[in-house]
Amino acid sequence: MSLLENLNPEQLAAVTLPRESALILAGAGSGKTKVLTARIAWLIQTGQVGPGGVLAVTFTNKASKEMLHRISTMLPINTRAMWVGTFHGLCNRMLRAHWKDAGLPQAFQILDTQDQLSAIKRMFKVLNIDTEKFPPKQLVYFISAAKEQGLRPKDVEAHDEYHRMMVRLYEAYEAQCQREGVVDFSELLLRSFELLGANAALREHYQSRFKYILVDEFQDTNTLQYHWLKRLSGPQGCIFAVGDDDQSIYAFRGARVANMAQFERDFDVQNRIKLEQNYRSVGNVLKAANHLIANNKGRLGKELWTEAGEGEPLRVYEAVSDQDEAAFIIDRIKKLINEEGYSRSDIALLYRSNAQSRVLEQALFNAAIPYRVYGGLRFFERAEIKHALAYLRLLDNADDDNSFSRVVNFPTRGIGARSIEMLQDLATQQGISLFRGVRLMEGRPAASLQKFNELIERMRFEVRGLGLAELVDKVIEASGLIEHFQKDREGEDRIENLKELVNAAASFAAAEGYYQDKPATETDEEKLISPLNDFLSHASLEAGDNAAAAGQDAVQLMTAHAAKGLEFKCVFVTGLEEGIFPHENSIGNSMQAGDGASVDAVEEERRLMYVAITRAREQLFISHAQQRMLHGQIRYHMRSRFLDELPEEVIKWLTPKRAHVASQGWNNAGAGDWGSNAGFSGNGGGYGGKKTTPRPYPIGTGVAHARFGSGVVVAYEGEGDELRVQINFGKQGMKWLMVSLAKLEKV
DNA sequence: CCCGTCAAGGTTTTT
DNA sequence: CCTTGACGGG
Repeated sequence: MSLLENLNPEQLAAVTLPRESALILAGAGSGKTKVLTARIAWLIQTGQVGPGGVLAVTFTNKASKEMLHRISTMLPINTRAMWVGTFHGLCNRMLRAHWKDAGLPQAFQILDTQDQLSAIKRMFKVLNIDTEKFPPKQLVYFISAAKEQGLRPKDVEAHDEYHRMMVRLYEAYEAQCQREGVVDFSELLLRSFELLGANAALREHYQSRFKYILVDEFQDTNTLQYHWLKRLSGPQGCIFAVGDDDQSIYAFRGARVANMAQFERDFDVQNRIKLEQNYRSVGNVLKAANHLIANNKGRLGKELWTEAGEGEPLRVYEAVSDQDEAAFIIDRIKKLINEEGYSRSDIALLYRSNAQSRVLEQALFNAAIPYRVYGGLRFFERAEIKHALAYLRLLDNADDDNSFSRVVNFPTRGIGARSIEMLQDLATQQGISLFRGVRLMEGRPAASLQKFNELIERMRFEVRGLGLAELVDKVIEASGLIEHFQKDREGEDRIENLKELVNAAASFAAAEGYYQDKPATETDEEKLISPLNDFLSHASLEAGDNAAAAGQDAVQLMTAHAAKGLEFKCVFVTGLEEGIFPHENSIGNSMQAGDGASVDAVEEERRLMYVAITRAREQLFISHAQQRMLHGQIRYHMRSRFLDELPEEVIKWLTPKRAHVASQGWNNAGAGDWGSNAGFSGNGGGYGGKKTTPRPYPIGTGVAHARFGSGVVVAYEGEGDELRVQINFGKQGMKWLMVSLAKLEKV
């Protein structure tokens, strides 16, 4: 059977498991997508289940598209009957099919994070909330956290005034969303979860329908997602969970690795299959990764191996500065391209946080090397696109006050804050939406508002019978957005993007009906509006590409987080410094996991480093800098503990490896090939020369402290007896010490 | 209503 | 350093 060819014994065992729940521990590069798709194809091909009996869930749209694509190359079936998608996409699909049972309007809209925040700001204005005392973002966080625990306002325990207030605001927010017919991301999940709980017939229908449920990146599931899976699969449920605890890097947003162990208990899992053979990286890369991750406690346990050769050793470079680090990278990139025949897109530069890309970009730009940065605004998040979508949403659901507020005076049509305030008061008092409120308005300001309403009504009329793309085009034109941006000197790109939105609508329509479970009883009116509604859901659930313009062959720049799931022949992991990677907020800190339990934050950083390392197929370069510009200040960092956790035998130091303290001043720092030509500027401050108290340890020097061990002097503040020194003690974190009290020794 | 200035603050991110 | 958000004048 061709399906099962090219599978190793463990992969084969996983793919052909009988109908029972199983946990597949799939290491980086071990062929996890292959196993997931082959399992689905095998189940269907052997007649154990029809396409309609399969549900597969992923975290990103990219992953689910990839899965669908691979399945369709393996099997000549209609993949549309399968439920393959993200948690949010599948919940949306379910809620669209059962909107009435879920207590939602048929044309409910989905709020993305931006929309949710503006909805809350709008609500705060109406309720006269002091945003100094209660920042809107904190409510967003509070609500998401509550929903992810499956808690409605009545279920949240509040023990102090602040939390009681948050609960009241959560309640008010829910009421507002319900009135406006909108749901936020977590609401999609919670609503779907509650629907399955409340409606036994529906629950049993889905439980018997989805004979096989498959979950990708199981280590990233949060509490609510786990319970949703449990409820959906039911007592006879069969869940095939694929994940890697060592690649769990999203605890900060609620992911709960402990779900893996809980899953084994709750589902009485008999089979834990480990996929440890790696098909991506050379031996030295895997040795480094294994050795590093072994420092974490409580792992499920796994060791990657390969049949490939050792490959090059990991090259490690200690830079004098961030500039120097960039210069080293540029030089190596040139070698890789010119002498070793790699193309630019084979090369990735990874860093811990986005701010680090600046120096690298500058250096690449100066060297005229094309590059592409991942991260930042995505297509459907752009302001002009959000505006256009707001008009479309108003056609679809006139009660969407968020959208109303966004475009009622954009482009400007003489509707000021005063008019909106009056309208808002009226609408609040009547308990109706802004759009409906306009009809009840009287007096002068009402005229321009009524004109706006008429515009929307006219659009709705003119758009009748049009295809989706024509509809979008028409609305953009009639909204006055194009005209508005034509007047704008920098509006050209925005007009381009609006045209692109029409294209997006066209290709969305071309991909044919998005949901196959639509009841076949649509009226003409519903038929008109339904593709639009589907498109709007799509726009909210899939924000689009977040990479800078896809030019030619380019070097890839991204955070270690963004690199998860990707692979490159040559990888540079940069900024391996205590305080950068691991990030300073993680050092000496534990963090809250999805269930409120405390987890070691440095361990998550270590897993992130593990992810970064395992992106490399052939060549891996690791670098750190003694000093770098951060928040407008030069900061001094010790070399990262993660560097010292890599096995000596796979490392080749390009600069002399130094004993414990990373920095001993820069006089001897540029000993390597690159130090001398580094674009290293400034002396790092501290020598201001005014009437300051003498500073016994120059910034950048190594010192030792009886309790904290060795560290690097970072900064000073105060004068005389009050003179304090800031020292980066690496694993002990950053400390401010009184020079007069702390017994420091130069190292 | 638009644009300027100033202060604040600054991990990681998908849906 | 550099971006984002909040105010006040033209």
